[in-house]
This record gives sequence, structure tokens and C-alpha cells, in this order.
Amino acid sequence: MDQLSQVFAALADPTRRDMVARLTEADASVSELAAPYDVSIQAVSKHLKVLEGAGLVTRTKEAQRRPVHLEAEVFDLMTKWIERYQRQAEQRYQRLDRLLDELNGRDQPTTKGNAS
Amino acid sequence: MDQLSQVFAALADPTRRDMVARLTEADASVSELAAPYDVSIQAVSKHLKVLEGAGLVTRTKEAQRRPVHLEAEVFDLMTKWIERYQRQAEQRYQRLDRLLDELNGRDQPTTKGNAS
DNA sequence: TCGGTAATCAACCGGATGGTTGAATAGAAT
DNA sequence: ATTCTATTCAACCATCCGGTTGATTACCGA
Repeated sequence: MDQLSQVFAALADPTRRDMVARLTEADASVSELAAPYDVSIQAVSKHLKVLEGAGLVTRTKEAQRRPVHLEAEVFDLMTKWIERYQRQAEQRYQRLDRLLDELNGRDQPTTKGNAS
Repeated sequence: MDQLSQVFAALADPTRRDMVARLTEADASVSELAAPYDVSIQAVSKHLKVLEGAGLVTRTKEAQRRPVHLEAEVFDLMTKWIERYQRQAEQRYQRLDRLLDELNGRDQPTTKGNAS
């Protein structure tokens, strides 16, 4: 699986999105991260493995805690993809607008072609 | 499921991402969309249902063709989410930098503390 | 009216996903 | 050395997902 797919898939889960949100505030251990949610620590550990696989977080072994750190650069992957097609879709609208303007302009003065 | 999750999930699939990319160029019918891929038309129809559920495309019944149209505004949902936490993560780095600067600044001029 | 074409519906299948519980690992503390 | 704490590994389960094939709907054209 390509990284972009993994990033999108990782953020498709609300719990994982919330974890990412919290990690923008500060690094946190697995159990700290797990505290607010009504699921087992093992489930949270799995979520972290998904986020890690997507490159969104890194875990550094520090004694028996493994503080989780957000790697915000990966966001750029997504924003680049999104912005590209957002821009493209916008340009398409503009082309369409121009086309409509052109058609309008062309048969309003002459009234030659029939486009009713 | 909330829409944001649906949008992320929809774009987690490469085929669907490619369809979205192509729809920024022009609207297309289901079979037109299906042509490049090595899957059945039914599979593509399912993909479209996912994209539609996420609000990324709309389908207007027009004779027996059902042209698919991209609704680019939904991108904003994602960009807003991403940008918010991207910004927040950046600010966190800046806070950290300031903190380090402060610690550095405090014992660099005086050379009182030893932080070799 | 009778095909032909575009698309969806329905049932099924294998693999991924999110959750569980229980056992294992590993460092800290006593 | 033993125990406590943090985390992961492993097996299992239900559900979801992307794909298939076959049947069905709906419109167009001859």
C-alpha cells in the first residue's frame, strides 16, 4: 500500500484522528493516550501501529514508556494531493464559465446558431 | 459515521482517488469511469456509491446515463481539519524552540550555569 | 414490441479492520 | 530475586470492504 493511502486510511478513524489532535499538544505515552477512550490499551496500541505505519507518528523507546511523537510533515503529502485537485477542479469551473460566456456572447449578437 | 471519516475513508482507496482526479477534468458516466480499470462495472458502481456517501460526487439521472459530477467543496472539510492541526503542531514546535532559546539565552550571556 | 445498452441490486467470497481477552516481554522499584 | 508497571504479541470474533457473477431495472432505438 502506498503511503498516501495509509495516511488517509489512518485518519478515517475518529479515535485515531483524536489521538493525532491530542499529539499536536504534546507527546504522550500509550497509556496516557488510551486514558480518555473506552477501549483496551491493546486496542490503542493497535491504533498507534496504524498511525506509525502511515508515518504519522514515531515511537522512541525510553525506559518502559514509549512516548509517541507526531510527525507533522506527513500532512504535507495529503495537502499536496488535495490542493492539486482542488485547484484543478476550480480551473475547470473557470473554463466552464468562460465557455458559457463565450456561447452566450456568440449567439446573443448574431442570433445565427440556434442553441435554444 | 461522520462525514469527515467518510471522506478520508473514500480517498484511502487508490482507484477512488484516481476517479476523483479524473473527475476534476470532466464529468463522466459510470462506464466511462470504469474503462481504465481492470475491474467490473459493478465494482466501479460500488466505488461511486462510497464517493457519493462521502459527498464527494453527485449523480444526476439523465436518460440511462448517470453522469458523475465532482463536488469539490467537500475538500474544504479535510483541508480545514488538516490545516488546524498542522498549524497547532507548528506552534508547538515554535513553543519548544522558544523554550530552548530561553534556556540557552539564560546561561549563555552570564556563563554562570554550565551547560557545555 | 423487441432487443440492446447503462446501471444497479443481490448474494457470495476472501482478506482487512477494530475490538476483545490472555500470555509474554522488559525495565524499575523494592 | 521478586514484584509492579508499561507495552506488545497472539489468538479469536464480528463486521466491513473490494471484488466477483448473475439477475433486474430502465431507457433508447429499430
